Amino acid sequence: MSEISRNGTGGGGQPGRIGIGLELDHIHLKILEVLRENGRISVAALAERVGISRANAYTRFEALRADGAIKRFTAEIDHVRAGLGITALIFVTVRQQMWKQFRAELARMPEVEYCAITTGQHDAMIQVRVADVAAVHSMVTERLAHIPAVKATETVFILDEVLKRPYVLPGDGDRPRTSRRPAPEPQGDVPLGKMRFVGAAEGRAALRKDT
Amino acid sequence: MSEISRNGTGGGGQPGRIGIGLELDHIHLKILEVLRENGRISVAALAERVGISRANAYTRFEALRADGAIKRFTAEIDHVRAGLGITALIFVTVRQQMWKQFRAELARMPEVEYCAITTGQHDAMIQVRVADVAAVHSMVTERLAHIPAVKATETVFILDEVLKRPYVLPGDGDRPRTSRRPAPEPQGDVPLGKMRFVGAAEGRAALRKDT
DNA sequence: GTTGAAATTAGTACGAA
DNA sequence: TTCGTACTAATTTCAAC
Repeated sequence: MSEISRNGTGGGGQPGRIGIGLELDHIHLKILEVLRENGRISVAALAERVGISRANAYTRFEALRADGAIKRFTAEIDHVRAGLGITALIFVTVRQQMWKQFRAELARMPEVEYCAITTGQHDAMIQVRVADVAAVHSMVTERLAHIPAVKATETVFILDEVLKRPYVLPGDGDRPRTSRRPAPEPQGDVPLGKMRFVGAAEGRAALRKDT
Repeated sequence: MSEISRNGTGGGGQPGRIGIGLELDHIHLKILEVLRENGRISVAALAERVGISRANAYTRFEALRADGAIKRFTAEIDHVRAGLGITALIFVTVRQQMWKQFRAELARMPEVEYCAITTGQHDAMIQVRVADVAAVHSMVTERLAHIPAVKATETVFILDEVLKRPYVLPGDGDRPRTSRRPAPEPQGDVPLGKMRFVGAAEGRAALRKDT
């Protein structure tokens, strides 16, 4: 249920094109903008805020849902109030060709909220929410360490979540998110040496799908 | 609007206690469980699925909202369909006592979906969604590098998002998420040496609040 | 793509268990 | 507290424009 679609993040992003489904115009984006702020708004109220008719709003709403642009509606819950006050990130190095097993084990860990495969020093990052720090420790040493696919882990704790946007959309803040090549100031006062881009570690190119 | 409440993640988690507001019983949790899967469900249908009366469902629903256990309702959007096919993590080292500035600058970057302050080698992790890899580059070198508070960055790309749960709740999978100390098998076949826990780097204890 | 009216459903209030 | 019912208000659907 929580297994989400492969999003092709590693492939080449085609700037202008919007997936393969319906073309999203600026009204579609505005609908998404309203909906990510208030997922329970009525379609009638949505229509008014977007500036279109009710019927049109229903049509577009359904289209966005059917197309998959809207994946689901969800409630954001306060983890602390829910009793899960500790959040940690665990960076995992996965043994080659054991990704399938790793994924399978992940699905069996309810405390994992998010898992992404990354380039860089580690292979995956998982975010867990638990009640106390001891639970993080037991999770890493008792659960993760028992997975043969896991070669090594590195755990850091989240001290504060500064920002969390429901979902980032293109055009937020009017600024086009494509690379505006202009680059007005070539690179005067920027200590570029301090900026590291970390590519895939070993030969992890073909690993995006399970092996 | 996206500035979320300090969640005290770094403090000591008190296992049994549920915040300071209302006590959440198992019915409250069940409501949250349904709501995080379908944020647009009607309260009538919610009542039925949870097994309580409509009136009761309305009362509890409002209580959860008022208490803050439910922070908001939102739509999950497919970033690829929305034209933001690239996701990256940027690990940032922040100059001491410039957190306030760093936070302020973050709020002005719409491509940032998430930012957390962490222990470990870096001070913060931010997740960005953009249209193409060039946008990541320009974001890091042109925007982040210009912030005096930013000492250094390290960028990795997300190749695939394996798992994304709307929100983790206690009791998911019946397993108590508190540390069950029993530890049946002391530590036989586990290569504990491979498991690293990374604490705060310098004297970053008091940095959870802006300085 | 829009408007308006009918049918359905949601939200509220209140008394009883 | 929780439930059940009746009442009111709103939303969704469907038709014609």
